[in-house]
Amino acid sequence: MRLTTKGRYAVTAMLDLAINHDQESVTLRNIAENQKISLSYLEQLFAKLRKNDLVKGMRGPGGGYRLARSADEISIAEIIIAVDEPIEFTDCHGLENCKGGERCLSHHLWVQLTDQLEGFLSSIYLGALMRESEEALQQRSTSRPKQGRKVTVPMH
Amino acid sequence: MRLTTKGRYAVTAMLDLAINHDQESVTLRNIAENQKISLSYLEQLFAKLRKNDLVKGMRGPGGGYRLARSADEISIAEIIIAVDEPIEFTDCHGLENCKGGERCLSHHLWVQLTDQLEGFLSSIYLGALMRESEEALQQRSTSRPKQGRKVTVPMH
DNA sequence: ATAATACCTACTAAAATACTAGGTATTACA
DNA sequence: TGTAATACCTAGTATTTTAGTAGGTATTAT
Repeated sequence: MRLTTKGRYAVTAMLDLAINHDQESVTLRNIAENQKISLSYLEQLFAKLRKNDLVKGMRGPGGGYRLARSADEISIAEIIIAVDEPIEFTDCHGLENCKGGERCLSHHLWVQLTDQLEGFLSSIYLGALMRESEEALQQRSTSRPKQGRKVTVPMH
Repeated sequence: MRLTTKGRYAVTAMLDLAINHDQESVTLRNIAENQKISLSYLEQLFAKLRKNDLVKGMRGPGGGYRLARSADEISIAEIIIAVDEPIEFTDCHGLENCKGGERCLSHHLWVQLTDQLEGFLSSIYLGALMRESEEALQQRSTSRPKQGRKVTVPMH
């Protein structure tokens, strides 16, 4: 059982946008360099984030991406679901038709597990994660001068 | 994000063993038929369960498998870890060397998530699952006569 | 006009998962 | 003592998913 890099990439990229929300916008090229992943792959992830109304893209020079909403209104679950498809541990998707119309026995376990996981991820918002990150940076160098786009978000 | 069938198969098969613990042993052929998966694939899963001391195999006619311990001493986490490899959402496995020795920022989130998930799965024991299943069966036909190996565990 | 960006589509590579095939080893029992 | 039923083992193949590449078009600030 594991989370794919897709989910990690997406959360980290969103965190990057959140941290740099003072910028007009952040280019994918920037994020791609920070995270050391291919621009094209990032674009594909952002296509999904865009379709799910999590980010807004602006074309042309000076363009880039911004969060579509406040970081405090975007949960981690939303991000992961957007790029990684539903958080689910069952196959019958609540239909309970696992075996010839009958509802299967261990079914309940997987439903519970799904709820647990989704509950956790839904309870954490990008804003909280952002502040946590900023605090961590503060602690490393307390009096770092604020200067343009300098904060980078390391990989995963 | 999803759990592979491997984990589901394994838990369901173990549940089958638990429910039929009054039998001397249960053959993989039986389980394979109940769950409609290939015998050979099941054997591979059971090789892992055996190596992790979760089941005990007995060869020869009348042979089969039994739980290696009481169902109340086997957690779901153990089963899933045995067949499905570690429950983990990070790549650096706690080493915190994600980026050139530095510990990455969203790292903490994935660690938390892993803990959450593992905590949940570790808190549920096969015994509880078994009793839950038996109650469900009771409710469907209260006075079903006890007769040899009849209880089947439907797929996932 | 040009260059920087988003945005789009199709393809390929690599890895993991699910499954198949074809054995050998052990043991109850006729 | 032979046979059949079982576990146990190993090496594959097929399928699916993930990750990444390539090569475009559309839009817009300057």
